[in-house]
Amino acid sequence: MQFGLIFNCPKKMNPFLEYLNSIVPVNEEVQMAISNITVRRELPENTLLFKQGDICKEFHYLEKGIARVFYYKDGKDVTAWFSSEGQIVSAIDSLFTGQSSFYNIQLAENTVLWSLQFDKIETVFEAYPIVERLGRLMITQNYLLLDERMKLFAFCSAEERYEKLLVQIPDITQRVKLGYVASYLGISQEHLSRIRSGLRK
Amino acid sequence: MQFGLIFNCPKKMNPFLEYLNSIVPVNEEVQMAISNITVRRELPENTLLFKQGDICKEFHYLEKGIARVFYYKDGKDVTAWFSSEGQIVSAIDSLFTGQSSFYNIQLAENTVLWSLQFDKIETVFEAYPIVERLGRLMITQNYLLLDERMKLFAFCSAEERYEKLLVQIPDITQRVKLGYVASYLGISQEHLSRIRSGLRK
DNA sequence: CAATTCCTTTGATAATTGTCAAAATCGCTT
DNA sequence: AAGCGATTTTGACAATTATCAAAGGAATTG
Repeated sequence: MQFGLIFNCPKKMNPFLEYLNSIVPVNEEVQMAISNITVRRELPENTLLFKQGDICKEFHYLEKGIARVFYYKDGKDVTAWFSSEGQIVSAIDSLFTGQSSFYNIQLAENTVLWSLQFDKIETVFEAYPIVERLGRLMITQNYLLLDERMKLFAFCSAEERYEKLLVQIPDITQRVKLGYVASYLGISQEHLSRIRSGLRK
Repeated sequence: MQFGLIFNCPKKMNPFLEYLNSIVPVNEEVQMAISNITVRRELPENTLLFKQGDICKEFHYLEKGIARVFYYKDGKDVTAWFSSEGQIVSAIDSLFTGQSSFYNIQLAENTVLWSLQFDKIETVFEAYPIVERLGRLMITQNYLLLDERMKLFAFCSAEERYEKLLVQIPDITQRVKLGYVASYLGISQEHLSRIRSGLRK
């Protein structure tokens, strides 16, 4: 019967739920429970999404745009991480510990994101063990990303690091200021500029 | 009744189970399930616990001793991580992905460790969701450790990194060769030697 | 479209750190 | 305690990268 079929069609998932499903498929009941603690937001360029010293209670899935995690070292702005479309961003140091964070998060473009209220997730963990697994796998993924970055810092030259970043986010230098990229790579803006001019030849 | 009391006494936990319990308390049934996939081993100094290119199927809790995770960069031995008593060590990049690992693991002292066979853990996850949580929290802890190391690399001088390492493992330079410590800090052995001689004055 | 501001590149110089070789020290073994 | 090998320190020099200042470009605004 037509209507029945239509009603049984799974609802179109939003990009955040699709992301979660790509890690661990979860049924509609679980999706609903997660949706209930998630908010979609459209925010303009340069929004300071999170501020150093605050306690972070959510993480964000980026549907569109680019976010920059940074911190101030001797008054200078130092980039710790870039996240772009299809990735997660949060002040993880605070989210996982409940302590105040070391990091700021800034949106470097007009951004669409889905914010999961992590402080409300405990009941979801209790009700649906699959979400516990989801959490475990998400952290695992992020651990491996950080491990990659650590390897790059420990074992590769500034130039190699820059080239690897270009593989991840090819248009990064069009999307954020060069100084932000330089501090992410752990070098001065002038040095990055020289690396770039070397690569052009 | 005497005997009843005695029989009800919880068995003395081994250090590995105590470590797990400190993260998430688990009952004896779960402890037993974990014990069934764990092996205690005493291994001599310089044992190569794991070899680059292999697929890692276990992680190890160190009851005694110190382990060094390292890799070869252009033929040179570079330390990626130290774990000592009370900590976990593994080739995490492989353990979590099933891909071959980038890292070697060497025991730098006579060591007592508990090896959990991670490839047998799936059934334990299925049977006891609490273990899934345990896994999530363990990875979270390790994520935060790696985040700390990353911060040190990105934001601190070689000297600051050395001082922070001394806080974590004060006797590290008595326990492993200085060159191993230097490569962990991302500097040459000569440079570390000069930092040390500077600190002595 | 000129003016202003912000961002990137270039140049000159200084500081940091690496490399190679040799000397000094440490820890065994005999 | 002397001798040996391994490890650490020191010295001289080279390479890398930072800093400061200025010039060149790009984008934005009146």
